[in-house]
Parts: sequence; C-alpha cells; structure tokens
Amino acid sequence: MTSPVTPHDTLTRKLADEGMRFTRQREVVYEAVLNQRDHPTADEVYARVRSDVAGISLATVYNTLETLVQCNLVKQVNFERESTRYCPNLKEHAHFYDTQTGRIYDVDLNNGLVEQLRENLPEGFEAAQIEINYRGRTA
Amino acid sequence: MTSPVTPHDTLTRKLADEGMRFTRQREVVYEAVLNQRDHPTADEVYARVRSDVAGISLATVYNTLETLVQCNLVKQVNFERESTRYCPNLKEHAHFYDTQTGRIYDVDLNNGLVEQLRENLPEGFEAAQIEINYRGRTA
DNA sequence: CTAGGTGCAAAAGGTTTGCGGTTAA
DNA sequence: TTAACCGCAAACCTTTTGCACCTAG
Repeated sequence: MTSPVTPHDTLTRKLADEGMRFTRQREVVYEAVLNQRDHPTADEVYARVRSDVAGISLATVYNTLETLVQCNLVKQVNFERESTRYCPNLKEHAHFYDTQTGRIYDVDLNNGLVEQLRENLPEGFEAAQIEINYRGRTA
Repeated sequence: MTSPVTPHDTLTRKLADEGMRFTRQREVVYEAVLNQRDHPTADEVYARVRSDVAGISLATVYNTLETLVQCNLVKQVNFERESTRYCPNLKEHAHFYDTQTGRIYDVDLNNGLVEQLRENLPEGFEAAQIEINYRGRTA
C-alpha cells in the first residue's frame, strides 16, 4: 500500500523545486492556511502561528506567504484594497464576498463558463487568468 | 430642439441629489476621468488637474474621487494591491489588464454571460455585483 | 561550512484625517 | 451667513526591506 502524501511532503517537494529550504516557519504558515480554509489575511495567519513558533515575526509571515505563492501552494485573493487574503484551493474557482460578514466563500465554476468568458474577449486579447469576484449576501 | 446634457449638468445634478455642492475641483477632476478614459490613478488625475486648478492638493483629488464614486459618476477598479483606478464607464463590463503595459481595457460582456454567472451561484447566495478581471497580453 | 532564512525595526506606498482658513448657495 | 469644502501636514495601514544573527543541507 502507498502512504498518503502529507502537506509536509508537498511543501518539501515544492520548495525543493524552487531551490528553497524547508523550515519550521514555512511548515506552520502553510498549515495555518491549509487547515482553516477561510482565506486568512497575513495578520490572521500571524495570530494563529504565534503559539506554534515562539518569536515568529509578522514580516516572516508576509515573506513566507509570498514564498508559498511562488511555490504555487497558495493563491492571493484581493477584494477592493482590503488586506490580501490567502487561498489554498488551487482549482479554478470564483470567490464570493459576503458583504454582511466579510467572509469569503469559494465558488465552483460550471462547465464551459471559463471558456465562454475567454471567447468573450475581442480579437487580439489573450487572457492568462480570469478572476471572478461576486459581492453580495447569503441567505 | 433640446440642448445636450453636458458633463457639467450631470455633475451638478448628481451632486445636488446627494446634497453636495458644485465646486471647480469636482468639475475638473470629473472631466479628467471622463475625457481620458484610461482608468487613471489618483496620482495621475492629480498630475492632469494641477494645471487647471492652481494649488489643488492630492488629498482633495482623493476626496473628490471618493465623492464622485458616492454620486455614481465613476467606479473604482482594483487590480491586486496596485493603486485604485477610476472608470467613468457605468455600463456593466469587465476589465482586461495588460501585463506588458499595465494598461487597462474595458471589455463588453456578451448577452447572457452575467446571467449565467449569477446562475452559477449555489442556493442561498445572492450577488449584488459581479466583477470580472482578465489578465494577459494583447497582440 | 555557507547560502539562504529569520527577526527586528525602519521605510515605503497608498490613502485618510484633523484643523484652520475659504467659498458656494 | 454658514455648512460644506479645501489645502496642508500629519497620521494610518498594509506590506517591504536592510541588516545582523541563525540554521538547513
């Protein structure tokens, strides 16, 4: 039987791919985003990991999150000019911002929707990424 | 024959609707966004209007742009955490960010696309706005 | 051993605000 | 006349950076 691929393994491998080292800080920050998939800000991640790594600094959290983005382990999510949030969902998906609570939800995209959006572009425009952000309220 | 509705008229009326005054600063800032529809930042607007209103301040430009947003004369456009840009196109449309030049283009939306995006939402999610941002390059 | 990573504090950018003087209505 | 507005400078908030020390490989 094959053993499951742990976040630890994934992290180590992706870091190595980029010629970067495995550190405790990176492990803990990655898990903070991965375990609670609630799109935390850097500040929120900082609050979560302070108990795990005594003395970790906010700057390190910012730098580490940036590292995880480079390694394609998390993605940045921005709404207006609010603090950047971090999302470990790597599938193509949209975000829904609940204007009542400030919470952000992942929204799967129906078949063909992304293709239709791409076809919507005029001649000569080639989109590498398409970002879809809903804002509204939940029942 | 009816005379055309000038930006001046529109501005005066929309300001009055909100109980706000017409001022030279507001007129000039509005025209700076309206005439060159290139999604300027506050800084860029500031650069444009300094020759029109001697002594206008950057803070006033920021405050004025915020006023125009409240009056529904322009909309804010954000890409990542770059400076907020201002768009006088009030029709529902998407934005294309050219990663080569940093320029932003308005993109009209095909019939039914917005409806499909709205239908894509799960039960209980009610979107007030849907934002579509393309990033890529132009031929 | 040593290139890369971390913590700290300071700096950088973008935007907002408090206040005294000015102005549209 | 007077509430709203403006210019200025200082404050604010998020994020980045320089540097001395530390550590994974």
